Amino acid sequence: MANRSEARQQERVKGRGGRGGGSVVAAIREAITRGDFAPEQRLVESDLSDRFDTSRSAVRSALLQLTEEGLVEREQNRGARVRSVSLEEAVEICEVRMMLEGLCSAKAAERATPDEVAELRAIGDRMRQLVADGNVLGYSEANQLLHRRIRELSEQATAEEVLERLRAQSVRHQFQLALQPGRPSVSLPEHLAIIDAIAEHDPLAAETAMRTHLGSVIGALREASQTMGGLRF
Amino acid sequence: MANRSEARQQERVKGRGGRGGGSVVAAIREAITRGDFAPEQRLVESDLSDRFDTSRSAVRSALLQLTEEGLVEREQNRGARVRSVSLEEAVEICEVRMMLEGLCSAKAAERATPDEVAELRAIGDRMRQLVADGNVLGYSEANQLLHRRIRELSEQATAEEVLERLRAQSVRHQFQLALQPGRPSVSLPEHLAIIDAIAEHDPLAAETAMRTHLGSVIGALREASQTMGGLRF
DNA sequence: GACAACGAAATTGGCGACAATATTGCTGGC
DNA sequence: GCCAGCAATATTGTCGCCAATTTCGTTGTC
Repeated sequence: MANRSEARQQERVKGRGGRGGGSVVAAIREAITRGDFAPEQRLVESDLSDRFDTSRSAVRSALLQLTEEGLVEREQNRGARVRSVSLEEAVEICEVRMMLEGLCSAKAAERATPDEVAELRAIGDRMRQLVADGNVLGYSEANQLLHRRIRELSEQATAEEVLERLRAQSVRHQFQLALQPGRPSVSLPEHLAIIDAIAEHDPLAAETAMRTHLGSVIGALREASQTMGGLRF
Repeated sequence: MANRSEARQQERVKGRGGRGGGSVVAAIREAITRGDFAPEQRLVESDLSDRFDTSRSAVRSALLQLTEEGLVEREQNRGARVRSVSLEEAVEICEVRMMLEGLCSAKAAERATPDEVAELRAIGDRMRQLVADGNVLGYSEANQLLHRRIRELSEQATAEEVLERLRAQSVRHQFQLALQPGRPSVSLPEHLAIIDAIAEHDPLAAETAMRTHLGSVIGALREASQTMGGLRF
C-alpha cells in the first residue's frame, strides 16, 4: 500500500540476511507479543518477508505455526491477522492456568531444593519492595518471573509447554491488569502465600494458594474490562 | 526404497484427487492415531504425497503442523518421524488431563441440562452392561465417548483444545490400558461416580471424582508398563 | 577382513513463477 | 446520486525446479 517507500527499519533475523529458518517464527511471535502488531491487524506475507528480510515461504510457514499457537488467525484466501482474544477467552485461559499452574505449584513444592526456595524467597522480597516503591512495571516483571520459575521448578514439560503458549496469547490482558491501580497490593500477599507453601514443601497448600491467586486474577480481569469497556485485545 | 512398485492403495483425500488443503493434515493425523504408522517410523515427504495423492508441499506443511501438535518430530535435514511418547511423558500428559478434565467435569456439573444428564446416565448404563458382557473394545469406545461428552458439556474451548491435542498424543497408551485385564472393573465405578456428581450438579465432587479417576489411570499406566517392559509408544 | 575415503542416490530445504481468489476502484445505467 | 457490473490490483495458494545435506554403497588400501 505504497508504504514500501517509507524506509522502514528492517529487523534482520539472526544477523545473517535472509536466513534463520525457525527463528523467523520467533521474530514474528516476539513482534506480536511485544505489541508491534495490533490485534486484528492484517499480516501480509510480502510485507513481513520484507520487514524481516526473509523469503515469503519462510513467513508463510511461520504464520502457519503461529496460527497453531493461537497467536494468529487465518481465513482461506484472505490472509492472516493478529488474533484478538476476547474477555471470555482471557477468562478461559486463566481458568486453564489456574489448573495447570496449580499442578506446577504443587510439584514445585515437592521438588524444590533449599537453593531454589531461597531464590523464590528473594523474588518475594523484591516484590514487596517494588510494591512499597510503587514500581508497577518492576512488579509486573517480577510477577512474570515468579510464575515462570515455579513452572520450571515443576519439571512438568507438558504443562510448561501449554502454559507458555497460553501466556503468549494473553500478554495484553496480563499487562493491562498490571497497570490496574491497587492491583499489586491485592496480588502481593497471594504471591507470598504461594512462596510460603512451596518453601514448606506443602503441595496441597501450594496448589490451593495458586488457585486462589489465579481466581483473584479472573475477578480482576472481569472488573478491569468493565472500566475499560469490554475492549478486545 | 523400491516399494513404489508394490501397488499400494492410494487413500484419496476428500474425494477429489490432489486437492484438499487442510484435510491432508487430518488424513495424516488420522493415519498416525489409527496406528497405520508406527512410532519412530520415518515419514518421507514424497512417499506421503504419493500415498495421499497430493503434492509434496502440502505434505510438507502438514508435517509442520503435526510437529506443532506433538504427533511428529523433525530433525533439520533429516526428515520427520512419528513421535513416540515415553511412559514418563504419558504420565505427564495424564497429570495435565487430571487437572483440565477436572475443570471440565466441574463446569459440566454446573451447566448440564436434564437431557444432558440423561445422556451421561445412558452412557454409564451402557458401560455397566459392556463390562458385564466382557466387551473390552466396546467399553473402551464408551470410555472415550464419556470423556469427550464431559469436555464438550464444559463449554471450555481452551481446555477442550488442549485436551484434544493431548488425547491424540497418547492414544497408544490409552489403548494399551484398555486391553489390560481387570482394568474395566476398576475404572467403571470411577466413571459412574463422575456421572453421579455431574448429575447432582456438584462441581467440587465432579472435579474430585475426575481427579481420582485419572489418578488411578496414572497408576495403571505405570503398572502396565512394568508388565510390558517399559516399551515406548 | 576391517576400515577409511569417495561417489551415487535419496531426501529435504528453499526460491521463483504462475494460477486462483479476494479486494478495490471505475464506469455506466437508472 | 446510488447501485450493479466489470476491470485492475493486491494477495494468497500451489507447483516445479534446483541446491544443500544426509545416507548408502563401493572401492581401494593396509
